Amino acid sequence: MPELPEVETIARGVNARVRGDRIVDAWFSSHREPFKTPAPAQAAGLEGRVILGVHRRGKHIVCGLGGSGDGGGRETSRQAPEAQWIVHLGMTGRLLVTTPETDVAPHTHARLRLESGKELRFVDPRRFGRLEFRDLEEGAGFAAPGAEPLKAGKLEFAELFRGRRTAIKAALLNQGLLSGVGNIYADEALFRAGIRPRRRTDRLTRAELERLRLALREVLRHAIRLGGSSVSDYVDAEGVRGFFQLEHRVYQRTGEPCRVCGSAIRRVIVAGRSTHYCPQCQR
DNA sequence: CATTTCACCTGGTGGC
DNA sequence: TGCCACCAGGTGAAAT
Repeated sequence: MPELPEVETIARGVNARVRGDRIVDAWFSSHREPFKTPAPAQAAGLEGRVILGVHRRGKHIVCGLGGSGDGGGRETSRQAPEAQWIVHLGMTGRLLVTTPETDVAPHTHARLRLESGKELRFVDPRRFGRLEFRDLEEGAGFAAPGAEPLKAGKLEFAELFRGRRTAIKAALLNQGLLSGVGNIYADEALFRAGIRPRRRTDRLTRAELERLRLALREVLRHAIRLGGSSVSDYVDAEGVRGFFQLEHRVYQRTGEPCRVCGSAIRRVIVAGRSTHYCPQCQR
């Protein structure tokens, strides 16, 4: 489900609800797939720790954790984390803050019981998501491989894409260049920049690249303001849907009229993914 | 190294 | 109602 705006929305919501809370018990399903760190090691690492804060890096949710001895309260967010719990939602992952009485959804893979009585749950039907525990006393903290799309300036952005021979859409989806852009926002940004998804990256002009950077920034910011896109079943930490799907210009609008020129939106496959564009507005 | 393809999963939808 | 093909917000391993 989740690209940068959805992950940002979830991270903010989870942060507001669990910051300062302590993990008293961690339960994991018996499926092996979602666990980058083996489930027993995750449980042992998490139990007793205080959640200092939750934030987004690329498409990852990073929970900063204090030592078992730390107290809760408002000072926690300023302490340096001693460990991290890293959540990647894959295609269908959800991170929900619930009460213990809330029905446990099918495909629930993790339940963290918190001192306040709340529960932090990870639900993921397709199991493409990943959960990882990092002890910062033993290793490095999480670092996204690519640049933040909302922070990259003109020169950095141009440098990232220089000399690439792939389709620009494939480059946008490459998390090693930019982290956080996925299928929806790649298509939407390319439409707003007037660039066809199959254009070779190294043949874009500087002006086109700068239009793309600004379009991407604008569409991501707008989507964050609207709580992300709920294409089928995406919900935030409270189970609330986003509204950016109402603003989509091309994504999943195959055959429908372009909102700018009226041409039928086309669907093609680029980089192995469904790709939507307007043949008139995008060159 | 850069680039492309495909496997990994479950569930929903639409055609017959 | 059933069966089947196809599609879905992502990524990393394998092949080219």
